[in-house]
This record gives sequence, C-alpha cells and structure tokens, in this order.
Amino acid sequence: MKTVTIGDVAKRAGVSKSTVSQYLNGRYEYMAVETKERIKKIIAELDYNPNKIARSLKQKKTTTIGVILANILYSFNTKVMRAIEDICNESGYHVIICNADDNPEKEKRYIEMLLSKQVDGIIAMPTSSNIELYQKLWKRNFPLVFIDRILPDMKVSTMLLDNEKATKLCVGELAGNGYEKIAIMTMTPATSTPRRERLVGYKKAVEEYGVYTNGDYVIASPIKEMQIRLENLMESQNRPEALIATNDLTLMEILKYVRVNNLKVPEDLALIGIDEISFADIYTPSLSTIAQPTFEIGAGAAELLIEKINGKELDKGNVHRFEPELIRRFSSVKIELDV
Amino acid sequence: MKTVTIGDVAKRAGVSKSTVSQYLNGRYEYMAVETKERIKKIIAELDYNPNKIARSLKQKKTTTIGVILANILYSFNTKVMRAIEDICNESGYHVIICNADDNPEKEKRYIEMLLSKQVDGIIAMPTSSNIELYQKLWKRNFPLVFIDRILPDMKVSTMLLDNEKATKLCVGELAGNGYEKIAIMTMTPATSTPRRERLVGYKKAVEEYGVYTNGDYVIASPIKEMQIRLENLMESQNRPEALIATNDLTLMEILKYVRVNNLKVPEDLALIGIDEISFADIYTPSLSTIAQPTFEIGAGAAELLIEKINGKELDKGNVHRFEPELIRRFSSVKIELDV
DNA sequence: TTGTATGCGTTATCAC
DNA sequence: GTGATAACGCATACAA
Repeated sequence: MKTVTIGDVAKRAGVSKSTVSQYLNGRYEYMAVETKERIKKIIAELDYNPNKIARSLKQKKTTTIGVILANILYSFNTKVMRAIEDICNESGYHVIICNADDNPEKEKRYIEMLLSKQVDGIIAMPTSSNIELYQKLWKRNFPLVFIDRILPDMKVSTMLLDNEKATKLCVGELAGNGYEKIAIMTMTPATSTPRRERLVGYKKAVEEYGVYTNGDYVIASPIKEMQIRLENLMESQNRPEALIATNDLTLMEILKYVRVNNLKVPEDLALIGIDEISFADIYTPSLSTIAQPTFEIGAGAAELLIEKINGKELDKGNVHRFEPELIRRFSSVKIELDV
Repeated sequence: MKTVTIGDVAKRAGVSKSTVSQYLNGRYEYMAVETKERIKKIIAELDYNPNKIARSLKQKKTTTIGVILANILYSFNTKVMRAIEDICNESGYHVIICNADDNPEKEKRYIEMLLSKQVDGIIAMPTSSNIELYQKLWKRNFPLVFIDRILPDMKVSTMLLDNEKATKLCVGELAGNGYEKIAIMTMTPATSTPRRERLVGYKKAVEEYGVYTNGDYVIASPIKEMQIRLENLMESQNRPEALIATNDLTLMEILKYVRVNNLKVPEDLALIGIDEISFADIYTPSLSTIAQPTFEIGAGAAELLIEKINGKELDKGNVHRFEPELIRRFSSVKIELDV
C-alpha cells in the first residue's frame, strides 16, 4: 500500500505541487479551468487522499478534540458523548474518547497524550486531582470546556445541570403530593459537584417546603452498601414515606430493594429520581424522574469549544446552568384509594 | 502558547537534536549518564512535550484507530466501544469514535476522513452499502476488523455472536418450560447479519423442538409499528403463549404493550429477549435474557486489530463466533398455580 | 496562472 | 557517544 502523495499527482498532471495544493484547498480563482479538470481527473485516477497529518504539522491544527469522561457506560456520559460527536462531525472535527474512570493517574496520562497529539481542544468531566494540570492549560489559553463538574481557582467554561433546582423539583413534587417525610439517597464520594449541589438543593427545599427531615434521611453511601443502608432506613421507626434518588444508579439500587422486599410504590414508598432512565415508562408504576437536557449539555460544550478553537472567545469561563425537567409519572403520586 | 520543540531542548542542553531524540526514544545505550541527566532536567524545566504529529509524519504511524458504529447510544455499541477503548488504552492507542447512524453517506465520509488522518486501523460495524470501499481497504491489506456484521465477497476478520444459537436458546428455554406457541419479533430492515441469522435460528429451532409456528408468528417490523403488530398478533385467534424479542429495543416495545394492555407475564405471555438489559433483574417478573459477551467481542476486535497493525497476521479473515449465554429468570417460566 | 524554495517537528542514517 | 543532514507530505511566500 504505497501511498500516493501530492507530488505524484503533480507529476502525473504535469504541474507543480503548489498548484495541486491550491486545487485541494479550493483556491480555483487564479487557476485555468483545464488545469483544474486535469488535476481532478488525476486525483480520481490515482485515488489520491491528502495526508492530514502532514497538513496538521504545517498548519498546527488537527481538527481533532479529546473528550475525557469517567466511563462511557454511564447513561449521562453516553448521551453527552453522542451529542458532542454530532456537533463535531457537523463542523469537521474528530473526537477521541477517553474513559478515565475517575482515576487521576489515567486522566493525567490521557491529557498528556492528547496534548502530545496536538488536539485542538479538550472537553472534560474532570476529577479534582489534576487541578494544576488543567490550570496550566487554562493559563495557556488552551481551548477547554468542562462538563458536570466545577473546579476551584480557574474560570473554565462549564456546562452542567442546575443541580439545586433538580432536587428542589423532587422535593416539590413529593411535597405537593402530600408526602411529608422525604429522604434522599446519593452515592459516595459525595464531593463531586453534582452530588454536593443536589444535597444542598435538598436541604434548602426541605426547609422551603417545610417538610420533615433529619440526619438519617440523608444517605450517602457507596453502591455496594446501599441495600443495607436502605434496610436500616426503612426499618427505623421513623421511616420516610418518599425517597429521592440523586441519580440513575441509585434509583436502580432502590428498585432492587423495593423488589426484594415486595414494597408497593408509591403506597409504601414514593419515588423520584434524577436522570431519565430507559424504563421509566415501562416499570409499574411508571417512574417520575427529573430529566437532564443531556443532549443540550453535550452540544453546548462542543459548540463552545469549537468557538474557542476558532478564537471567537465569546465566553470567558462562565458556568452554564441547564434546566432540569420534571417528568411526572406515578411513582411520586399520592394514592388515596386501593387500586 | 509558543510551543517548545526538540530543538529548544537541544540548544538549552547544549547537545544536538539527534541526541535529544535518542533520549526520548529510550536509546540510552551509547549515551553518557550526564548528558542523559542534563536532558532530563531541561525537559522538565521547559515542560517539553514531544509533538506526536511530527513523529507520526515521519514514522507513518499514528497510534490511533477509528471505530465506526451505528450509534453509541445503543447499549451493545456502548459496551463494545468501552471494551475497545480499554484494550487500546492498554496498548497506547487512541480511538476516534464515529456514529454513522447506518447512513452509508456518513459512513463513507468517516472512512475517508479516518484514512486521511492516517489511522493505523479501523473497527467497523459496516453497512452493506460501502462494500467496494471496504474491499479496497481489504485488498490494500489495511488493518480492518468488523463487528456484528458479515459482508460478502471479502474475508475480513469479524467478531459476532453465534446468532442462530442465541435464538435456539430462546426457543429451547421456552419449549423446555412447556410453551408450544412461540412467536418472534424483530426490527426491520431484517437484512443485517444478526437479524437475519436470528430468524434462521428461530426457524431451525422451532423445527428441532417440534413446537408450533406459522407465518404470523414471525414479525419483522419497524419500531413505530410494533404496537399495532403486537395488537394484531395478540388478538388473533391463534395467539402465541410466548414471545421472543430479538434485541433490547424490541423487548422494550413488547414491555410497553404488556403494560398498556395489562398483560401478566408470563401467564398471559411468556417473554425472553436477546441482549441483557439493565433492568432485567428489577422488572417484575424478572426478565429472562440471552446475554451477548459484549466486552469479549469488543476486546477481541481491538486485540486482533492491534495484532494486524503490528503485522502479526495470525488471523486471515476468520469469522469469530461468540457464545450467547442464557440468563434464566422468571419471564420465561411456566406458572402452574396462581401466586 | 503556476513554479520554487522553505519550514512544520520529528526520526533515521551515517559520519565523526 | 554525539552531531549533521536528509527525509516525511503538505502549505505558503514569493518569484516568475
């Protein structure tokens, strides 16, 4: 598979490399129609495909970006990724995917590899352990957009849900349906931006709506311990009537518990979860959720990044909050009569 | 952000570019320990990061591969992607993600862009409309591995499920539980490899197990028409006792129908689906499924591609079949007594 | 309108 | 042990 270069095309067409280059870059203005046609023909004949690596070297532009996220298997990330790729494809960018697994070492290696590959920009859901590295990029004015997480001490443009509002919607929905004892469950570590903010939103909302809460009603736990924590909660004398799941994985755990213990939803326990899950409409009862505008978040990040790459610095490190949307179904409703 | 090059390091260290290059590539053999240390220090000082684009140009190797799939949002694809990226990361490869949406035009553009970017190899779930293009690559001996779909007239290494066996397992499980009227539902177009093979498997198995079937029991339909088709099927006088969903999306549609019509599973309709869905264990009743070894398929494709890139052509275009696994739960069981 | 020369940052081949 | 120099394939002044 010996590669055919611009030189081969030039020779065969009896013109110089520059002329072919002109042709390739659409600068037909000062070109004879016949040369144009000849070059076109030869290119087809030789099946010539320009080497973008060489082009990138010269132009210092790769039309490639890197996306660093925890794990593409998580639904939010999958959707965000798809949105990013869509926008990038429209604009002629390629995207390199990096699953950093919230592992700072891995994240660091990815960042360095991406830079070394001269990507034009990076979109990341950053861990908080590579702050200096990101800070370096940011200071160099390297195109950078964060998703879902805010890092201290640097104003990098960030796209994320209005997390406080999301939990506020949860509490509001449950309170509005007459539930007064509302607990919340979240994954640990509870230090990442969304988890932290969602808890804050809960606390504020509980106060605002005047519903009951106590320390035991806020459960932050690793996935594996959730069943035990749920058991403790539900067997306490002050058991809640309703439970908020701060993300899809947590909701799944709660549903497992519900199933094993044969609880009736919402009679025994009303539920609402942040993140729209695939089976919300299929489950019985259907599950009320707070949907994130995942597509908008991903697309927004990609659009902004591309603007930055193109030097249109319309955004100087703002935090962009996206609206959560309550999708009311039946797991959060108050059932007065037996059905 | 003026970039620091190997030349800067060389100058500052008082050596030549060649020596720095040697250092970078770990050829310390003939290098004085002190030069080595000096270079090391300078590199740290200058925060030098080698430009892999330049390196790629010279070496004709980008350590990047492209993955072309229909849509990362589909669960099978997400998992396969994650597996590929894992293996690639271990081996120092980067992966560019391409959502072709089963659109031949898009697919073609992606292939050309990837080649133009000099990727070292491509993993694809190909449409059948770019056969000539793939054939060209294959003839050039360009590293290429397919997943999930077999294309005629070229022996490209392909990783996919033993699809016939998958539906055979479905029929076997249902028949073994005493169901005798077993229908199957698949998405159209039913021409892609897995859909075609799964139908074949069904037909063979129905014969083998001697259970009843007829033309109406094989439903191939676009997603949007499935509700109507299901209604027709279930309201016919010869309604099936059990239904096989050939993939997760189809199963979702069936579950919607079940919910709307308040059917009892498995009493009114037993179910089993190919693809392990996230809520199989949470749904009531739990859902029997045939799991694909998605991780193994993705990892296998990546490993083989990397071997090919490295010229270890251990595999000459074989078709690798992966074993489906029956996960028996309750939607396929025969209930004799009321519970 | 087209050609020549040079550089992009690196590696490879030889000398020294 | 180390250095000079020529590629890699393309783009861009500037010349013609």
